[in-house]
This record gives sequence, structure tokens and C-alpha cells, in this order.
Amino acid sequence: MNIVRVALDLPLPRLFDYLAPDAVESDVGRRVTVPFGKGLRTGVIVDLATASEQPDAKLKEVAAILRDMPALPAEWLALCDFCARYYQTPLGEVTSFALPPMLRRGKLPRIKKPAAKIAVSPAPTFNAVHQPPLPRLMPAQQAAVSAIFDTAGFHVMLLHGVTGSGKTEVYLRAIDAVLARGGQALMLVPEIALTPQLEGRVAARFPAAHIVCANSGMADAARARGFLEAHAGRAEIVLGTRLAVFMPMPRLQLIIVDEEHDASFKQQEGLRYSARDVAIWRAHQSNIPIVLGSATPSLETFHHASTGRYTMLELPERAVAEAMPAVRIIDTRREKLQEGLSAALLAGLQSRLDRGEQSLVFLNRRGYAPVLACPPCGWISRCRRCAANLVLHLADKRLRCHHCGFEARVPRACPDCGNVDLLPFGRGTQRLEAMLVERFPQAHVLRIDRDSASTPKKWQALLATIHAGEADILVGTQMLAKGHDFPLLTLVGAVGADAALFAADFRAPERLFAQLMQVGGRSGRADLPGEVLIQTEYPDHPLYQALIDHDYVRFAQSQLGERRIAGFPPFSFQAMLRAEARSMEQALAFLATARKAAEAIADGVTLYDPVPMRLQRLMTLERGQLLVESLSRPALQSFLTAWMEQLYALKMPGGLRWHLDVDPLEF
DNA sequence: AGCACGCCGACT
DNA sequence: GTCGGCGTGCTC
Repeated sequence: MNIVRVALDLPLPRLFDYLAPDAVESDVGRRVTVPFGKGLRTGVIVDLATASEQPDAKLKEVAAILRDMPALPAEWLALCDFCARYYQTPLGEVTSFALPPMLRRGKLPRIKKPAAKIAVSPAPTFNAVHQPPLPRLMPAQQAAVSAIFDTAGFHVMLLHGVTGSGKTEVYLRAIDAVLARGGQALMLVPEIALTPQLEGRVAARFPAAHIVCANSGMADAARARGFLEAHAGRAEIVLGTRLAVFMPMPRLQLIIVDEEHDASFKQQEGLRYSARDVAIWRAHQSNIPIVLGSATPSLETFHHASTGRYTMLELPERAVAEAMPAVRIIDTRREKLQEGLSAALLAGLQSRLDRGEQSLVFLNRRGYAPVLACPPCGWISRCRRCAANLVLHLADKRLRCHHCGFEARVPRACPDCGNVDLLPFGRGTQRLEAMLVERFPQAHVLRIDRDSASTPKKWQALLATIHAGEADILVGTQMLAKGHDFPLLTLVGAVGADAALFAADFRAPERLFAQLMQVGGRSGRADLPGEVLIQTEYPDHPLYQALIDHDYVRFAQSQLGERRIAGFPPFSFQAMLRAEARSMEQALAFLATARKAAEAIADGVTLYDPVPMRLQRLMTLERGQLLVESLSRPALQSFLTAWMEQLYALKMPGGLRWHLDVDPLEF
């Protein structure tokens, strides 16, 4: 009997068998439409069989095997299977996620008319194309490029270098070498916003190469087309965000993960995968090199590079002969601040204005003020649906929940007592902007945050204004920290950073250091020396002290020391079970049941107690979590597999939902 | 996840 | 007497 085993996009941890009289070996990896329940569904054939564990009477016949595109290769299926097992997600959900939506639905994009781009055959004539001379490599860059190809087969390299040290040039050289050998290269970047400029740079460098982008912002057809181009081997270079790690690439010879420390490589919903970690597995599977690049590597990566499991490639200096910016710590304990800004920072802004240079004030909190309050009666602006405050947005006179998106008008008087003197507490970018406008009336102050740069168009317009030198003082959130060069920028001030020092999340200092290093790196390009001023009430904190010396390694080692003592990752492996329900009692009760079930099978695994999540209520749902931890990855994995089997079998009270997050980043 | 079937409250 | 609530069970 000819049977196909089909992965369907259902939250069920198993495959479905169908009769398929005409199925052949080469149909494995093909999409297939099958009758399911009442209707039809499209899935992927992952195996052939001659018998099923299901009784024959239950087996239905396949509706149609879709042979309109080449089957997905075994490596692609293996990659999906790895994700399914590692992240404890049904295989059908993984294959479905890994396919572009159009292919997932069983359709194909219209073939693009033979436009000029495709008509030009992708013959490898890279050297023949007229090009400007390549930049000279610094010795460290040269060493890095050699190292990538000196060792054959799988190895992980950490390319550690600050902004301006020339990481991108190393990537480009490595890609060049891959193209010369007729291979394909995959490059992952953290954000959609960064793909266009990177694409421009890569396209300029390899004018004859066929480059494909992959990110969630793309139109359906374009994404499906890119997928097929990569799959057919026509695309030599694939650039994209985390989902690009699933692009099938038959001649893949190199993977690059830029800004590997960036949290956006970890998906926070659905399939909670880390594109960086999946990429490493994929490199291993394909037996090829993978380069992880960062100025501030994740501590996991740095640890592996320190212990020799990964190769450390250091780019110690800035390639374009610039000094690192001078970092100064401003002790604000003794000072009466003016709307949150110190005299030193205000003086710095003034001197940049006088010299016609740009400044940036970095405050990672948008809105005008984090909360509106009525001091006499104690009312504060709270979200009805979440356990969070409504943020005051004075720019459009609204109160907003940054978690669920709830919005309301700013009340004229206190809803509780009628008092009309409501006070904003705390400071966000809008308030800082207003203060700076008043304080420096002659300056052009520009605010850049998710509100002012809400669309790609607005964001481009803001960038253009900055590059034209029309802005004097920028006020912005972390949006400004990533990937953009501002040649006229010579001063960066960081405000309100202390909050992250004592946050409950053990990764908060790591993120803060990376953020400050990154935002500081925006200053002092070209021939203008840069300066970074950090306002703090903890001037002696080791994090800031390390920042003064631009000493990532010292910071990382001290953090790793603390993590080792506390038994946190990378010295342990974690998974988080989260539950949401109408009431916290329900959520915690489920987690308690899950914990009970775990006790019998938790061999070499520590089970913590169920607790409410930090954001206890989101969108009217109460949320709890249960952490499990092990010193052994295999022990954790086999525990999770057994545990999930039990949890899937559990009957859920109505309205309760749960998920497992392997290697969680957020606590 | 859907979608059925299946028993208990307020409505034409 | 019926419409409909969501509890439980199944999907190859």
C-alpha cells in the first residue's frame, strides 16, 4: 500500500497518513492537498510508507500531490524536523512557518515576465564587471577572511569588532569567495529596516549576482518568488531577517549572522525559535562555516568563543582610522537636573550647536511621560486590560498602553475626584524634545521613535533630514542605535539608563551594555572625534566603568562570573512554560498541575515554582510562568519531550492557553 | 486549531 | 417548545 505521511499545520504533535497510489520517492518534500475533517488542507509530505499505524478504514486518499515546483530537499525537511524537536513544536507548524504564506496555501506566484534582470544569465562573471577598487583590508580583517575559509567544513566563528571596525567588509569578502566557487551565501540581519540599505551595499558590490531578500514585510508573491529562486539555486545571495534561516539553498556554503546578540533573532510568539541558533545547527548540517558578528556578542556566544568551541576573530581597531569616542560618566547624585538633563550634557549640546555639529540624546522610553497622576487622590492612568500604566502622549493628546495598544483621550480632570491638575510623572522622548526645543530655540530638534517613525516612509524622511545636516539635536530611542551612520554626529548623551541596572531580568545589564555601546558608536565617524556622556546615579558601577574603556571583554567576563555563580545561562539551560487564563488562579493551577506531572520525570532537571509573569495581565488575560532548568542540554531536551507528551494529553479548562519557550530571553 | 456533537437556560 | 451556551472529543 502506498502511504504518504503528511505534516499539517495543526497544534497536534503527530503526522497524518494518507493513501497515495501514485506517490513516488521523489514526492517526499512536496506539498500535498488532503481531505481533513470537513474540508481540504495543504501540508508537506515528509515520508513514504507501506503501512500505517492507523486502521485502514480511517485512511483517506490524498486530493492532489502538488508537483508544480521541485520538492523541498531532505536537508530542508531535516532542518524543520530539528526545530520541531528542539522547540517542542509540531512538525506541521514548523514546515508551515518555514514556507512563504503563498506556498503554504498550495499556490504558486505568477512567473515574472522575462524582465531584463532575469534575462541576463547569472553567469559567474564577477571579476569581469567594471568596479571601483576594493577597500584595503586591515591585517585583522585579512586574518578574519582567511580564517573563514582556511578550515574546511563546519566551524563557528565569532567576528568581534566595534562599529566601524569593518565587519561588513569581511562579510563581503567572504561572500565574494563563496560566489567565486559557485556557492550560495545566506546573511541574516536583525531588522527589516536594515535590509534595504544592506541590499544596496551588497548589490553594488556584486552587480552580477542574483540577490534575494526575505523578510515578513514583503508582499506575498515576492516572498514566494524569492523562496523559489533560492530553492532553485538561482539566487546566489539571500539576505533577510530571522525567517530567512529557513530558505532552501542547495549550494549553501556560508552563513553570516550580523549583530548576532540582537534579541530580535528570537521569535517571541508562535514558533519561538532563535534564528541564530537554528543557523548554527544548519551550518553544522551543511558542514559549512558560519560567522557570527557583533561588537557586543551575546554572553552565550562569547562564552563559547572563550572556551574554544567557537573561533574568536577580533577586529581590534576601527578600520577607517578613527578614535573611539571618549566616554564620560556624569554623576547626577549631587546635581539638580534641569528636566532630567545635567549641566555637563546641556553644555555639550550647546558646544555642538556652536560648532554646527549634531548631538543625540538617547532615552529608551517613548511618549511624554510614563504615567499621568492625580496627586491629591492617588489616581494614576492605568490600562483596563493590562497590569500596566497608560503612557501620556502629549503630541496627540492621548493615553496609550504600550503593551496592548489601548488608547484614550487625556482626561481634562481626574476621573475619580474631578481635580483638574493632573501631573505627568517621569520622562519620555516627547518631554525631552519639548524641553530641548525650549532650551535651544535656535536648534532644530528632531525626535526619532516608533511614534515619529511609524512608517518606513516617515523613517526615511527623518533619516534624510539627519543626513542633510538639517537636524541639530536628535532625541531618540533604540531605533537610532542600529545600523545607521550619522557623519555629523559628535555627541551622544544617554539618559535614564540606570533602570536596567537593577532590573529583575538577569539579561538586562547585557542588553544595556550592548545598547550603550551601540548608540555610543554612532558618534565620531569621519574626522570628527566623538564623545559619549552617560548620566547615572551609579557612576562606579562596573558596567559603566567598562564602557569608559570600551572594554566589552572585561564586562562580559564579569557578567559570566556572576552567571556562573548564579547558575544562569550559558552555565545552565532553561525552558519556560507559560499559561494564560481568565484568572491568575486558573493559570497558576494549570502550571501547578504541569509541575506535578513533571516531578516524576524530571531527571537532572530543576523545577521552579509557578509564579505570575512580570506583566501579570495582558489584554485581560492573567499570565503565569514556570521555569525549568538543567545543567545538561540533553537532559533538558528529553525531559521536555516527555513532559510535552503529558501536557498534550491533559484536559484544558476552557479559556486556558499555554506554550513552551525553549531558551527564553524574557522573564 | 476548527468543527462536530451534546446536554441545560431564556426567548419567538 | 426552540436558539445557543461552551465542555469534550476527534481529525489520517
